[in-house]
Amino acid sequence: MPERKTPKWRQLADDLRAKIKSGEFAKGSALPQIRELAEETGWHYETVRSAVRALESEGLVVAKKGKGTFVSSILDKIYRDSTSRYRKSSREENGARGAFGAEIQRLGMTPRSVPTISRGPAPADVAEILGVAATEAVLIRARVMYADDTVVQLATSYFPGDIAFGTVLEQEDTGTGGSISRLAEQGHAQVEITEDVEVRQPTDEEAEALDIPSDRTVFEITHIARTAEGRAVEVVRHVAPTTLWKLSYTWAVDAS
Amino acid sequence: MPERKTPKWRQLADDLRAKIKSGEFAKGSALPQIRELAEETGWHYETVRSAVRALESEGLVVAKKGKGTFVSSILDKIYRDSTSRYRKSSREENGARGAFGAEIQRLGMTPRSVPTISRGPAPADVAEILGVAATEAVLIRARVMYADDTVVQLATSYFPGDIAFGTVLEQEDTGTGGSISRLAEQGHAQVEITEDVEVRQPTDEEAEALDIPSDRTVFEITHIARTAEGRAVEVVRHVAPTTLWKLSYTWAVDAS
DNA sequence: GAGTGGTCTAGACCACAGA
DNA sequence: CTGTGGTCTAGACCACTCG
Repeated sequence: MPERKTPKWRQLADDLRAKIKSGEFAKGSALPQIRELAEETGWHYETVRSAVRALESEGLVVAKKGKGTFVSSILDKIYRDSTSRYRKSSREENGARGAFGAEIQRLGMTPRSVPTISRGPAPADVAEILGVAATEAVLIRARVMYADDTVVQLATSYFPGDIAFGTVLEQEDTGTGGSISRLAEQGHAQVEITEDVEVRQPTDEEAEALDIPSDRTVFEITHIARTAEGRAVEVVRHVAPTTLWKLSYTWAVDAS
Repeated sequence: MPERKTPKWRQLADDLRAKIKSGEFAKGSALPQIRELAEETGWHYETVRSAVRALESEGLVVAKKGKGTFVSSILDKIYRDSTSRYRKSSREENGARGAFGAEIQRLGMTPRSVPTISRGPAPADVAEILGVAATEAVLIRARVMYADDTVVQLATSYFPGDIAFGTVLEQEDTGTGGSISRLAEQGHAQVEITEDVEVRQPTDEEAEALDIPSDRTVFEITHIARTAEGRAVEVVRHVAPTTLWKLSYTWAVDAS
């Protein structure tokens, strides 16, 4: 039987992982410094660093230059039920915090969302979905979403200008039921949702905003809401670390 | 303005990535050897190796001990429309190859599936979904799925023994429309599907079967099919490299 | 300036594949 | 046996944070 030898860096990674999962190294706390671990184990700095890098790409720790290596504050996954979160009842619960609020509160954490509203062109692929020119200005609601003080998701909504400019959608608070209810009131009720899910590496800006190393992977979820006429009235681009989320979709089978 | 310095390994990675995407290094071909690149650039072996490791975790190349470093044979993403692939029309097209076949053919590649059929206990969480004891034997159809000669997915279906043992589901070929049609004929029509999507690192066995380095990430899709009575009659566990797939879900919005 | 993680070089040796 | 990628050590220096 070919019993292969476990590299030192893997042994150390296994050891540290166990201590993190057992709680010996608490969430958010600092790991021993690399040079300290090197001295303890009697191994070289680079060997220890390989172990830390492995844990980093697993999402268990984040190393910060000049400061130290820290255990991630969220080790569980946030459950996002994509189908039910767009139901009216979900959107109106939790004091108008909606589905995102419920998802975070389920972890015993406090949700927070920081919106930035602007007008400008959408990314080319989004513009195409919305059926507008790539240069045409649309309404952009960019939200940075937190669980306690951890950024867990970047969500940017794009609305065609002709139905969104000058409406309450340009206010920070869109009221009970959010943008979906406001659009419905104006005759743009959403009846069908499509979500495309990809996994990729974050851009440098995203990595910084999400406070993750740039070799970690993120979900890129492109959420498209259409009216009965088939018009896309809202596109949301979600970017979120894959280590933090699990997604769930439910649909009825079409017999045809 | 803080303009930070680009590390050498990143410069090299950028350079190699460009050459791969332009086709200068063809799909499936060998990259120059690490020591060769080191000599060309005048940089140290470890520096070059860092660049290769970066490309590896991006899914562009796979390094094989003792053989060389090879450009991945599939650089595009395979599109999996999770909603339409379970429609009868999709399942019956392509000479009974079904949705998977269509997905692969869209890339101009040839689909192939190697099934292994057995009876045994399901993983604990799957057993719970199926409503059977963790020790109880179920029907297991494990499929290794290829595009040309590349393994692109491992899909393992679990069926409760009381409805699957002794039926055509224990044969390699389940006929036109596949297991879904066979179950429907026996009064177990599937009317609702749930898929849970997580991203994780592969086990050592999965990494080997999928021919990917163990620090690459994979989708773990748990597909649950239920009858009108709410009984789960089939659970499929998909494991597939995140670099190879994009997923799409479509559903009708429930107004309530 | 002291302390932290990150990069880089030099060079040795190990593990695996294949002729 | 040779060639490939992988691991490891020794030690220097860089980049960033914070007092």
